Amino acid sequence: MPKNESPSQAIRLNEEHVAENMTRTREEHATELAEDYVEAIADLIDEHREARVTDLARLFAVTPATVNNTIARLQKAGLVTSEKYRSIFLTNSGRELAEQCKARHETVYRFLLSLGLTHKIASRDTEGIEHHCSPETLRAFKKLADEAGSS
Amino acid sequence: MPKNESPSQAIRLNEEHVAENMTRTREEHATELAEDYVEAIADLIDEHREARVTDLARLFAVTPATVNNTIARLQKAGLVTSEKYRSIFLTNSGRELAEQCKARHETVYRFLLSLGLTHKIASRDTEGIEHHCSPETLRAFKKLADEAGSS
DNA sequence: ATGTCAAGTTAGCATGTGCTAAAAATATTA
DNA sequence: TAATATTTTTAGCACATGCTAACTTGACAT
Repeated sequence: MPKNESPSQAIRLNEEHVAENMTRTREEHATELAEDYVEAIADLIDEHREARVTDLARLFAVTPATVNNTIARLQKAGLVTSEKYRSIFLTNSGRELAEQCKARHETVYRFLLSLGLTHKIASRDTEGIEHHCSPETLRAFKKLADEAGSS
Repeated sequence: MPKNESPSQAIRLNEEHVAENMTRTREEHATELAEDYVEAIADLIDEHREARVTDLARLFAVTPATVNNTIARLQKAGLVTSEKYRSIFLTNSGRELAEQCKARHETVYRFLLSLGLTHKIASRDTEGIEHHCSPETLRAFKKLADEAGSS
């Protein structure tokens, strides 16, 4: 094992940004679930005027207890309102977030379709990818998807 | 609020696969960190013959205590070997995983570059996206990146 | 050889995200 | 209305991922 040269130097050369990228990824994780929830709640409200614990539990394949738990956090974050035994609604802030997420989801999905992927694969991968696209990447995706769509 | 029509029906129509996609995303999360670790360990070993707790801590911007904690899990998962006060090495299984991850990372990165994104943006978004690409999507990315590269 | 400093470990804690089982509230139906 | 079924909530648990503070070990320089 080399003793005289500091490993940190060599690392910095190639991976200067790894640390901050990791930090960002961690932060994104914390908001992913919130984004999925507000998006789902917005969809449910569109379709049924209300979003219930059971609906969300089914949608996310978790137990109602888990939904409750998460909703409590979202409420603390100011994204939803919820009263005991009542259905869940979005705050203005939550509605705004939901709209952004919906647009972003749409862009990623259309982009993946434009690469020739099936609906199923595109839909699946969108779910994972959408939370990690910078505005720049989204713009590139949108451009490509639009071009493919109009041809 | 509508009482007679079951929400679950309407949901199923549009979002049949949401639940399983969510489940998959959750599962992917559980393996993301493991993948990042084995990849980083492989890189460190390539460069310095060994991977130390401190190196990983710096790379991931976490404390050495956290690295220790994580390494214990990776060891239980059979991906690394580690003895007290010694540096960390990969098992065969870990090495294999690292190679797959490296290849996947490379593909996503080259693909994003081929869209005209800067090194910085591409590198950043790769970190988030790479863990969520199906083999099909990766194949599409690779094809596009290769085409762009050879033109 | 020993004293100092860096590296690694451990214990104890917090938060997010999941679960089950049991209790409470609400809705449905007889 | 009363019985039953469904929905929601609560309490208590587990695990992953992070932290700090205190301790131990190892490496190096004098």
